[in-house]
Amino acid sequence: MQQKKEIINKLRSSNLRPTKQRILIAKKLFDRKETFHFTAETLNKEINRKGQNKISLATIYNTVEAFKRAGHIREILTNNCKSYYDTNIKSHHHFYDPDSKKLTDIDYQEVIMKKIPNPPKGKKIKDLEVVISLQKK
Amino acid sequence: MQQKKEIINKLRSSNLRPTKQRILIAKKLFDRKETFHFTAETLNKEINRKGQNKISLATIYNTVEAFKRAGHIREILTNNCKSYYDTNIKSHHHFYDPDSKKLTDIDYQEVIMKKIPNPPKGKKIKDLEVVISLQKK
DNA sequence: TCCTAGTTTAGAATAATTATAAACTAGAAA
DNA sequence: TTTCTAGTTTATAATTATTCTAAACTAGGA
Repeated sequence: MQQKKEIINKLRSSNLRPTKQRILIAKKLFDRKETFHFTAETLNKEINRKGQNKISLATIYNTVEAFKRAGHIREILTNNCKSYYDTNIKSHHHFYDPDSKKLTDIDYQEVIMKKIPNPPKGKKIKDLEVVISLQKK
Repeated sequence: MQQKKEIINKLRSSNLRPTKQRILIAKKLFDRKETFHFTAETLNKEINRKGQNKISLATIYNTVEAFKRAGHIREILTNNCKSYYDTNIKSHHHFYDPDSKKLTDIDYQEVIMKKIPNPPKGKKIKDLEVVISLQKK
């Protein structure tokens, strides 16, 4: 359980003023055991269901973008015209099931590369992401 | 050089009636040495520039979708709200450069996996795609 | 308590894609 | 060769995801 103080520190340390909205969104995202996959739209639904604490969609978008830039969440590769995010920021990989459109985490150590190419001149590797697409057996 | 006949056969073999528009698009896509990365929008520009052969944007979208379903092109994973396609349908991988937003092919044999996880029960692996994100050195 | 830069907000604007329904056409059948 | 029809194309409208805008609000230092 992440205490409110921890969350506020997390925000402060990335130069984000800890507003009511950001604290609430951060709680939703980080105060959980399992990693969480979401889009702006699903997060919005989760937060604003049952007419509780209303946070505008624009703020959801702003906050997600801010958290991404701060490195608290990461964006996942897909071939959907939608941005997917993951609260698991450790380098890791995904199964993608086109039937259910669901992503599942694959632990970093579950994938080991034997050979990868050299990056082009002047560039270095920032990240390596593996997506394994599934189909019915 | 793919002859018109070849292209017509390709279309027929995937149950696509060889219309003027489809033949023209297929030529643009497949009648070239190097593989080709594109979006619906870039393909549209390339085809309709200089007021030559006008093909409507809707047809571009329809045809790209049809070619994808037929397996003549494949969709690439990105984190852009845009669908990228590749005329290289052999299993292969990509460098992604966020600065230029350009994708570069990596040959299949340039990446060798030493260990990959077992797929979940009832599923098998359809495809494995590696994306290596770059940054300035 | 006051002040102000940073933040939130509703709603407009934009961008990518999909749907619609009328006009057109490939190609089989007469 | 003409006729017919299902498949295709098209312009345009609709939808979906996201970003922009500018006015109202607020955290927190002075």
